[in-house]
Amino acid sequence: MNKNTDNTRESLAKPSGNGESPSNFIKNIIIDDFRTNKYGGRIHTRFPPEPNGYLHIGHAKAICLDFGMAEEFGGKCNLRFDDTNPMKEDVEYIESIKEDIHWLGFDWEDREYYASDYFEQLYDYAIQLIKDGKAYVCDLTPDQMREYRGTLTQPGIDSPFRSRTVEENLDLFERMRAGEFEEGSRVLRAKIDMRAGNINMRDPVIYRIIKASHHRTGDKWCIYPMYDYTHCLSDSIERITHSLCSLEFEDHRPLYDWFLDQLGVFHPQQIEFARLNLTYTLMSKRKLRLLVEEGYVDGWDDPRLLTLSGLRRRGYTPEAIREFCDRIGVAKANSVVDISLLEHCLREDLNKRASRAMAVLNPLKVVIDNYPADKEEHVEAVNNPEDESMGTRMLPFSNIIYIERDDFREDPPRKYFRLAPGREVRLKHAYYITCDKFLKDESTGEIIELHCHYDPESRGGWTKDARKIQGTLHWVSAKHAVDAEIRLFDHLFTKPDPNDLEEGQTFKDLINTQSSTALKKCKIEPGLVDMIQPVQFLRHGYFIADAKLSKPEKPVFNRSVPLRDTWAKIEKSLDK
RNA sequence: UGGGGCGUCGGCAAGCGGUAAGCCACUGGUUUUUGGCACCAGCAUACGUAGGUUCGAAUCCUACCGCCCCAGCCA
Repeated sequence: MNKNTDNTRESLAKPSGNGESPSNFIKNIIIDDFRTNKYGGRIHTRFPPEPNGYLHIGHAKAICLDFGMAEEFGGKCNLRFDDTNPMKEDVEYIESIKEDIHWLGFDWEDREYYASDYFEQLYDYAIQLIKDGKAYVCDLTPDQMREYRGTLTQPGIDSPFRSRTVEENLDLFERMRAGEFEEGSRVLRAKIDMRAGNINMRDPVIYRIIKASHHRTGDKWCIYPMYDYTHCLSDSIERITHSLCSLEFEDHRPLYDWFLDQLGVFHPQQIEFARLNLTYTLMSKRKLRLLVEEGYVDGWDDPRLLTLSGLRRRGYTPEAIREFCDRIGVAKANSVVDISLLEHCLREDLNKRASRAMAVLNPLKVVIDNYPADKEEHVEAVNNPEDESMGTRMLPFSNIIYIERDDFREDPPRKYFRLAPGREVRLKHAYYITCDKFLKDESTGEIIELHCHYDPESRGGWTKDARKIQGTLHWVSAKHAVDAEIRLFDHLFTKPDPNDLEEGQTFKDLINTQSSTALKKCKIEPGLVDMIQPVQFLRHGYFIADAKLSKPEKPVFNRSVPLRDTWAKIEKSLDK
């Protein structure tokens, strides 16, 4: 069977099951459009960000959908910047947006467009509307316009300027462009219906005067088209077939249809879907910017932020994010996805790829009394038990090592099978040790150091008698260890829904002040040369060297996500 | 009280008239030189509610209830 010649109908009729993305209502529409040959077998989408902020995980959902659908059905996806408001936009954002999309693994090839590229065409369309008596220049102030607009339940009232002649409108609009009028003094409005139930249809503004220079068109224009007008026509100009957007634009669709129909131009199909929400975080661009600008976080790429640059710095992989976007699905119901699904996708990806290493975050000194002080040897350690091809490495061992403070208890609770007085444990890849005594600062209760003896017959971590050792600890040799800083992160907000506020609260009151912890006295195994790659610190989690702070002489690691911790659960249930 | 949407397991979400997929979370268990991973098992007699049509309804009809969005010269 030749799969390639057969894939128009049969395989398209099967939404899922080919190892491709799961079924969703948009995909079903597209399949149906192919079946009815709605656009001549063509699919063309676009991702249309406004360059006024950094992309976040919610945008990733849209990107995966826009680029993903095009890719899956053999079409194209444009990148188009919706840059119609020079007051809010900046080239800084354009660069970051392009970087993030590429990082996710999508490519718009040579189709990098800007709504501002269409300003001249858009102006001509406006002239056409005026000539057809479908648009007029209005001198109402913003306040007056609000009054005339009516309310949700009361119809609006016609503007006194609504009946200007075509000639007068043409003259005024041309003079608006020429810069004759003050900013905000006049607008061009569509002449639709001030009594419409849909407020978007009550003679919406389509052009306003803004005397600001634009990041691409400079000072060429002092009138700028509004988003509603620009967006649908830009889609039309680019011959977009499926214009995917979020739910709040659903009641703008009749307005888009109106513009398109009045002008008699190509008519894309808009389909709306629900935005992504995640527990313990915020997605609003406005609030994200506030967190950045007021210094609650360390820039747009703060590892606690779910911006794509933040996730990247945190150690998230594009693969994990795309897998996540596949699994959350696409629908019209507002919903909040559990952040643990995102974390799961990262663990799943990194488990296969990250090399293993040992790091002690809170070191406790252990002296192995029967191991010669002048001796050192190397033990072999596998780099990834999930992938033999990743090989092994040699780890130095000596009589003084560090283990995790939490791996020793003076009075071990039930089911605790780590180190305690008289207990034997395995040092991963090395030897069995038994705790003989411990030194304690009686005033603070702090354990100073442990004294143990090792079993020389247990080299490599096993013995001939095959005795059962339940606990396996990670460790580093004191004299070989490298000092490092390790940063741990937690949710940025204390409540699953940071928008769920009590009387007098703002979302800032819900910021988790414990969301970032820097451990500065960590000990990591030597030879972690390839610090660009994600690493699993055994029994801790997945980490990545911080792209900004880490130096070869002073490594800084970010914890991307902790490992599942069954013991923590057991211990918690023991408390009750 | 106008207009536009949405309601399927704790959280996402398939399903499109033939008798409730999957994933996350959670709970047991097996395995284990990571209390990780993997594996096995459990987890909606039920689809907002109430009626109706039908041999048969989450899917069709009617009414009701609940939630979300819209009154920027923002996008």
